[in-house]
Amino acid sequence: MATGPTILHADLDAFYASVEQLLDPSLRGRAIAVGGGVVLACSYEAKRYGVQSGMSGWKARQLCPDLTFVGGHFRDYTRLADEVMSVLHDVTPVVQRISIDEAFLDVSGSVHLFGPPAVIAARIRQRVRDEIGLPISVGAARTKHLAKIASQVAKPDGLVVVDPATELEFLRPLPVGLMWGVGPVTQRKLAERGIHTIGQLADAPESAMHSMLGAVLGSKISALAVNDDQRRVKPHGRAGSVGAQSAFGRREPEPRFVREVLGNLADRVATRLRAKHRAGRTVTVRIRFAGMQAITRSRTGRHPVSATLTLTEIAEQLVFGALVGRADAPDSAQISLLAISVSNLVDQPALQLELPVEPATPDNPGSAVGAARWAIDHSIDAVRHKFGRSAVGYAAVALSQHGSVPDEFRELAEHEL
DNA sequence: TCTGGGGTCCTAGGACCC
DNA sequence: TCTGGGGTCCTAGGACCC
Repeated sequence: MATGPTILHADLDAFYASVEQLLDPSLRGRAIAVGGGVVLACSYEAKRYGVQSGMSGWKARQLCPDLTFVGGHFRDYTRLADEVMSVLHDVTPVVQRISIDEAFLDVSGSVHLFGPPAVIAARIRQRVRDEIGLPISVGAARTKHLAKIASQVAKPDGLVVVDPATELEFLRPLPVGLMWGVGPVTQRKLAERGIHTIGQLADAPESAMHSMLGAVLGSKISALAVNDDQRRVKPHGRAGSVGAQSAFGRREPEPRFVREVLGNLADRVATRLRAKHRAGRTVTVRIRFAGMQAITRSRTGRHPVSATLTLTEIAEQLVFGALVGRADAPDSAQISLLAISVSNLVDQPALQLELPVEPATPDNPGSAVGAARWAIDHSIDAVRHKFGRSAVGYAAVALSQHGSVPDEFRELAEHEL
């Protein structure tokens, strides 16, 4: 059965920066970056100088002396992105949002109403431009992977439709880095073998690629082939893990400081879990040292965790255990980041409290200690709901905000639980 | 005198079970 | 004296995405 390019990938251009330029006309046409210590996003005018998101502010200024840094209007990002998504939903209910500013659409059921995919895509772009004021690029193809590549090629502010008959011609000259899953490391390895384009990659002997890069790349190549799974647009998905991290420059890992940071992270993670009646059996911590090397330690318990104090305790045990284990390592004198993540998530209705009381263990919500903590946490959650996050909390947590990033920005990146 | 914060997925080895 | 094979879960590390 022949299928047309009915999968669309819609991707707002330089989203945060475009919003800033929309809100403040004096910024339009100028090289701007959102952020400070690190570039969270930048305008196309800044990209022309080589500025990229994730880059340190220091390096960005070196590349582009005229760069203007602006503080983010994070609430507006959420509001405007949601408005864009509602435009997409006007076209089809089959929308898979994959981040704040991009989504896949399956318009195969909409062509009889709105016309061919190219027309639908053009209409989306026009509406987002007229009604919201933002540039958006759209790619249309037979699969999600191809549609995403097409939208990247379309940027900025463009539309690219990949005709099923000319897919290979379209792909061959493109840089391998446009493929989903080919990042800087893989790109560098391929470049060492003289492979820069998708065509060159397709022509390379698979055995050589396999010995060099493992099986990963083979699956990425085959992902370009058309199959049903590549086409399926899944309207929604739940997150499989919840985490929080904090970078704080270089610090000695003094117990007092480490406890304070972990308490704060555990508070954020556990609060989000409880808000969605979720809990997780696996707790993972990550420690990054001054030299950027990082290690992880995890523990999977019998009972799902969502109590702030329990999560804090487990995280402390994992972190201090790892630090003791590396006390001799020359590179572990200073740490630069701590993270906590909870996975193996399960639903945890309040019903669970009514389980028979088992011997008291902190991580068991059916135990006396677990129930007490659950009750305290829910009291705190309720007070915060009414008076705000800073109204109440555990002592070590309420004190400090090490993160250089506002909570509003953190919330932007959170996935649906 | 730099390197944020939220996630996903994959691999490899070991423990353990049948 | 020899020691299969498959499956699942867990841990650690790493690449990648936005």
